[in-house]
Amino acid sequence: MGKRRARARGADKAGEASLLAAYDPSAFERPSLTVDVALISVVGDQLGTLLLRREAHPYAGLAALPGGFVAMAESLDAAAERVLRDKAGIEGVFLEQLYTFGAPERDPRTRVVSVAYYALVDGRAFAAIDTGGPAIDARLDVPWEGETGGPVDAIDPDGLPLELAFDHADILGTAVKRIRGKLDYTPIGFQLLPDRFTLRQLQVVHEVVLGRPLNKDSFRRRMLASGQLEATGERQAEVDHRPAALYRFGRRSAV
Amino acid sequence: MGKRRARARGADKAGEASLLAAYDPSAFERPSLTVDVALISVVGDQLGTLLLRREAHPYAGLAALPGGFVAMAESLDAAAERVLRDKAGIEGVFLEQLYTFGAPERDPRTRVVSVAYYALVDGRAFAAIDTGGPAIDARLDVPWEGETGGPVDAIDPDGLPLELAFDHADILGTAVKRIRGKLDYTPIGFQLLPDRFTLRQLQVVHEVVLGRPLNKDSFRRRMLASGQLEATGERQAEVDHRPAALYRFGRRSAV
DNA sequence: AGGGTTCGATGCGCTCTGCATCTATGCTTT
DNA sequence: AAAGCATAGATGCAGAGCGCATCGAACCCT
Repeated sequence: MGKRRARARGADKAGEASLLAAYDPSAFERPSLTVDVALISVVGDQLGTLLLRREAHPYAGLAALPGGFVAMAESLDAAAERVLRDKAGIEGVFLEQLYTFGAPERDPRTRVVSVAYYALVDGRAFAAIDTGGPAIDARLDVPWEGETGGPVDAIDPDGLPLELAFDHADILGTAVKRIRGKLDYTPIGFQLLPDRFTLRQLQVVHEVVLGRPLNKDSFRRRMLASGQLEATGERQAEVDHRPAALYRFGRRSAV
Repeated sequence: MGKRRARARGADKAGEASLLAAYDPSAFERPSLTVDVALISVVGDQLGTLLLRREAHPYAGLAALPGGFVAMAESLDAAAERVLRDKAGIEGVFLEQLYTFGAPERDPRTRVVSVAYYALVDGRAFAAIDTGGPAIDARLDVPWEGETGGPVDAIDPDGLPLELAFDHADILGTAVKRIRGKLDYTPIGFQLLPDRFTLRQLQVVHEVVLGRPLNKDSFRRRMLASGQLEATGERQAEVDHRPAALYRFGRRSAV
C-alpha cells in the first residue's frame, strides 16, 4: 500500500527545501500566529477565569481570552508569559501549553492559528486582578461531567451569561478537561491555593475542578500518603470551629 | 497587584485590532507554520517509527519526521492527514495533535513553529510502508522510565543509531510520553493492533509502549472487565501451542 | 503416545476506597 | 462558667482491584 508514493512525491519535498533555502518573508502567505491564555482559578465553590471585553471588531463587545501575536524572536512560552503580564498583570504562575486551535474559519478576518495556554492562580491572586478596565472577573459553568469535553459557559459577576468571541468557549472547555485529567496524578491542585492551606481547602479545590463531591476520608488519606504535603505546625486562626492544621506543598517527591 | 496595568496597555490592544482590521498579508513578518507527524507502531518487542532521510540543508543526510507547511485554507488536522498520505502513503489511521514546538532557534534558517501530531498504526500496516525512497523503517529506544520525558533515540534497521534533525528527538519523546500516559485510560492500545488480536498480543503492545513487563492475570482481568473487548468466537491458527481466542475492539463503552 | 508450550481459570493475601463511628478542639450562646 | 455547635481528625470495617501462585486445557511436534 502506498508503494512509490513517497518517491512520486519526492519533487514536493525537494521543492520545499529549495524554497526555504531561498527564503523570502513576503513570498508566501502564511497564517498569523497568536497565543491565548486561559487563566483559571478557584473562587469559593466555582471556577474563575479572566476575560477581556473586546472593543474592536470582530466580536466587538463580547468577552475574549487575553491573547496576542507571537513575536518573531520569541518562544511560545515567552509569548504566553508576556500576554499574562501585559493584559492581566500576573507573573510567575503555573503556565503550560494546552492545545493549538487552527480551524480555517475560526477568525473571520484572516487565517489565525492560536497556541492556547492555561495558567493557574490561587483565589487571592485572582481576586487582586484589576477589573476596572476591559478585564472581567468571570465564573465558569461546565455543562458536562468527567472528561467528556466540549465548550463551557462563562458568567459575569452579576450571574449573567457572557458571550465568548471566536472559539474561546472551546479553549476554556479544553483547559477544564485538561486540568481535570491532570489533577489526580500531578501536583496541579496546589497551584490553585496559597502557600499554606488546610486539607479541607485542598479538597474543595479538587471538588470544584472535578465538578463532583469527594469522600473526605479517602481524600485525606490519599493526600497524606502521597508525600507531597509538608506540615507547617501552624493552625488556622479566626475560625468559629476547631482550627485545622496548615500544610505546605512539599516538592520532595515520594521516594 | 497589576492595578491599572491592563488599562495602561490598552493602547496595545486597540493597536492590534486596527492593524488586523486593515489586514495586509505582507505587512508583518510572521513565523512559518508546519506540521510534523510522529508515526508510531509496535513491531515485535520494539517501538517503530517512520523517518525520512533529508536530502536538503539544513541537516542534510539526517533523519527527520514527515512534515510540511500548513496551507492557508487547511485545518491543522487536515494538514497532518495530508502529510501522512503524501509522505507515508497512509490514510485513515488514528491521528491526534500532540504539542506545538516553537523555540525561536529550532530551525536555523528562519522562524518555524511546528504543530506536532502523532499517529498510531498496527504492525502490519507499518511494515507495508514503502522504504525504497527516503523513508526509513526506524526503531525507538526510550532512555527513560515511566513518564519522565525527554528525547528518545532512533535506530535504523541495521541497529545503527540515527541522528535526528531539528528537535525531532524531542517530538518523538513527547509522543512516547503522551501515549504512555493515555494508554491506561483510553482505547489507544487497539490502534496499534490489527482488527483481530489475542489478549497476549494486546499485552505485548502495552508492555512495549510502557517499557516494562505487566502482570498477565491482572492485565487479562482488567481488559475483560473494561467492556471494550468483543469475543469473535474465532481462535488463533497455525501456532505451535494452544490457540488463543481472538478478540475485536468493541466500541460500546461500559454502561 | 508423550512432552512442550501457551492459554485461561481459580484461589489467596494485600492494598486502596467508601462508609460509618467516635473523639478532639475551637468559638458562640445561654 | 457551662452547654451547645461545627468542623477537624483518627479508627474500624466491608468491598473491589491487583499481584502472585497453582492447576487444568488445548494445540503442535517428535
